[in-house]
Amino acid sequence: MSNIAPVLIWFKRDLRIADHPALAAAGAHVLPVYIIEPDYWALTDTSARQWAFTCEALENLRADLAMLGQPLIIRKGDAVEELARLCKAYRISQMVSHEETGNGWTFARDERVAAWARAHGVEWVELPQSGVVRRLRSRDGWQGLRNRFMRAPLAQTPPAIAPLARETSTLERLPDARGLRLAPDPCPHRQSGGRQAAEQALSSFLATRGAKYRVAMSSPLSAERACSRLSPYIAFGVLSVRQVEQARLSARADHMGDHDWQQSLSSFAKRLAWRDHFMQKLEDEPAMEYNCLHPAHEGLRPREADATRLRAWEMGETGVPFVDACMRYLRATGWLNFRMRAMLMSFASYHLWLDWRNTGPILARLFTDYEPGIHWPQVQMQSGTTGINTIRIYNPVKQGFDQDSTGQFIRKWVPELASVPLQHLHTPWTWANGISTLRYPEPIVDLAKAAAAARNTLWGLRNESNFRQTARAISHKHGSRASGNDRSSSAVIRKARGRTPHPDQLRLDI
DNA sequence: AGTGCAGTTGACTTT
DNA sequence: TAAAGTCAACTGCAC
Repeated sequence: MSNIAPVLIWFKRDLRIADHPALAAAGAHVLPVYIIEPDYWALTDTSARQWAFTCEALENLRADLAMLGQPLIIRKGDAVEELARLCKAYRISQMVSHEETGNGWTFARDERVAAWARAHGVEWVELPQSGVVRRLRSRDGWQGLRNRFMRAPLAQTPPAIAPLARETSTLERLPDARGLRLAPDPCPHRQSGGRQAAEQALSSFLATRGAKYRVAMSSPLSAERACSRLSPYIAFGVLSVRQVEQARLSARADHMGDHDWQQSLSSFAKRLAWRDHFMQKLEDEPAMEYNCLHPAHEGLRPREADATRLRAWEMGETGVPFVDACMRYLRATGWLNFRMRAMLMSFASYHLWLDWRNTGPILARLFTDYEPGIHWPQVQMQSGTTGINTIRIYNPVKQGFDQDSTGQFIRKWVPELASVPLQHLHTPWTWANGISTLRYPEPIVDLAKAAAAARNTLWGLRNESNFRQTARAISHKHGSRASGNDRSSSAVIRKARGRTPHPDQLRLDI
């Protein structure tokens, strides 16, 4: 017991006690707080599956902090009002939390909190918990800053924290989805949010599951097991990226001499780095959630979505088997491998010609691991609206042949097609005998025609006079400085020797 | 055994 | 993290 005014630790998307720089910095007298913000959970990019995951993480964090000496205080309401109440009651003058690269709403909320703190003499310290750099002036040298952060020792967990001098009210029972007015969102195969589940995923991935990561991540059949499945834990901070990166390094030593493992772990390292790289984009340009990065794409697609197309895509009823299988799998699990996420977005943006601002929130809600800083830059990239990435229009039939050659995935997730012979499974509209007997729709668009139309429109736009000039400026601000991120070194050498005197900025992979 | 040729493969370019 | 097209080199095979 103590009369020293505690430091308020505001837990946000950092629901852990290990490698928690804010907890490490706060000392032994702390008031650990989490605020359930109903206005946040009313947004179009949040969902009941994310809330359910959060609840599991919160219960774990509450118990872990209790073990240290003082359980988590959970409040529900507006962040400024709740923080003001607690700071007044405990005469708090110092608050610590982690920098958050969130969506526009949390960005504005943090500005309100900062303004309130300034006005009331409360010092609010925000610390980084990933490689994202706040107020970054230039992308030059960013990779080095990130690497330094990743190699630094983990933040020490205090052996104990002092119990509060007096009781304060906390929500014993977390509200359920209905209590937060969240729409029903069944997700029977959602990953569990607790710390033990996170640690289990991490250790099983690095010990066994990840052996074939590099080759197995592309197909939704093998990816479910071979991918790390750490994304929701990192998104909500149950694990820090740095913990994962350092565990990866130690696994690399354990698997010394095993070629597959070395390839897989190096591939995994790149994904972890891309994570921060993309989050840095939204950190630097929060408007990416609302506006096309390259403004020439504004007005290209109808801003008001075609309701029939949007609904068919959202429900996995487009009549294109592999697309529908992937969407239904995502709905049921809250997760999908990266390549198939890209295909879903590509299909919506190119074949269905839907605006990413209509489809982006739907995917955000379906992803248990929704991370705004990755989501919006990715959504724009897969829609071709950044202007600095080459147009990648996925052919969902080819992807189906490549990633689900046996049809096992389609048959499982689109059971209407279970009886279709493999020869016609990926294109049931070619099955003359049986298509009319199926309870499965014709494709909602002509795949070849739709892709060609999108391709012509976008490449036409790119050939207009001012497009490249704007693209160069965007690339300078956001483009990766890494050379050959996705190229073999021989390709880089060949390119360097070739006739091209300067790298084509338009093809820089960001 | 060498030649001609259809079909395949891979590197590279275009959209 | 794409797909489709082009082109030249290569392969297998018939004669």
